[in-house]
Amino acid sequence: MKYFDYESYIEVWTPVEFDFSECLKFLARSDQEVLHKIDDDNLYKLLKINEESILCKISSNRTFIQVDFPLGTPTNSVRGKIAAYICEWFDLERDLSRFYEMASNDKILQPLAQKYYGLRMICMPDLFEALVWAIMGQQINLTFAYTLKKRFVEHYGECLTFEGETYWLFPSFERIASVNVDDLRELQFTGRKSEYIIDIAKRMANGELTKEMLLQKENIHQVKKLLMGIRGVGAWTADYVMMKSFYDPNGFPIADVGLHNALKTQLGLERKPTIEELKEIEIHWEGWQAYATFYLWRSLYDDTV
DNA sequence: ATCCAGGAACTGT
DNA sequence: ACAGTTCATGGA
Repeated sequence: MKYFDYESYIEVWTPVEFDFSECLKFLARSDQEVLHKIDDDNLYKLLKINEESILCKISSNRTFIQVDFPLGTPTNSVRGKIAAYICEWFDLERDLSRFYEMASNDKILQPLAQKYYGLRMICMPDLFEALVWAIMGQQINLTFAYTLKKRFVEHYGECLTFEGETYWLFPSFERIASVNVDDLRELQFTGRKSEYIIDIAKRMANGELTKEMLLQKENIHQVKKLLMGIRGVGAWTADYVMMKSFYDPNGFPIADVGLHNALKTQLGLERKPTIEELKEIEIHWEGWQAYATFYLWRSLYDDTV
């Protein structure tokens, strides 16, 4: 990670294959999103670092992402952690040149790679957020998933108001560890999902499950295996979390409905592709399945963006 | 109304 | 290992 610290703001270096406005389009995919705000070319996000809430105003000038702090300058070490968060959030460490090289020879990906050039995986550094978001979204349409997330965040997250706008943090596992199934059911979570989420929060709160512990695994397959050992985490959720929180380029939620719909459109099919067909297609994407999936997901929002 | 949605656990074979 | 069933609720 390369960044420059000017105290009152920081600049995080961005690779050539990066287009901030493309990333903003993805971030703007739902008007119900509560974890960030976008106005013009600026992105606002509240972060909690070392027990301190920091409002970040994020913009870009091609070479750098600039982060300003409208509420005041955080300490030196906090600024470093914010730079690290930005780097993970936009997956800035990854060298996309090989992805684009592969995509240029792929019938499905070529047009998408061209259209969304510079779009990077929008990640979720917070493991709890990634797990909960994935579980919330299981087997419901995305609109309703955002409704659930908004209720969840606004009930259990911390917030901060600045110039009439309220900014929210995703609820901590410590907080969720103490809620009851009935509390979440009132927000219209199913009983099952409520149990999964609360159970994960408890396991994270007592130190039984941490991102650090999973990162220490030598083999990334072990991470997926351990994730799937968690109640409520099947193959789809595990792959989603591998993509978004463990930055696994091979993460591929092969049974994902959105992926199927995107491929149906891109291939001009009358029906959705079968799992067998997906296994054939995946071979051509070896090493970049996560990015292929992400770009296909992006294509689903073309009508609305 | 009816189908389905960025699934997973459970049950029976 | 594999297939069918149940869970649950809103969106379109």
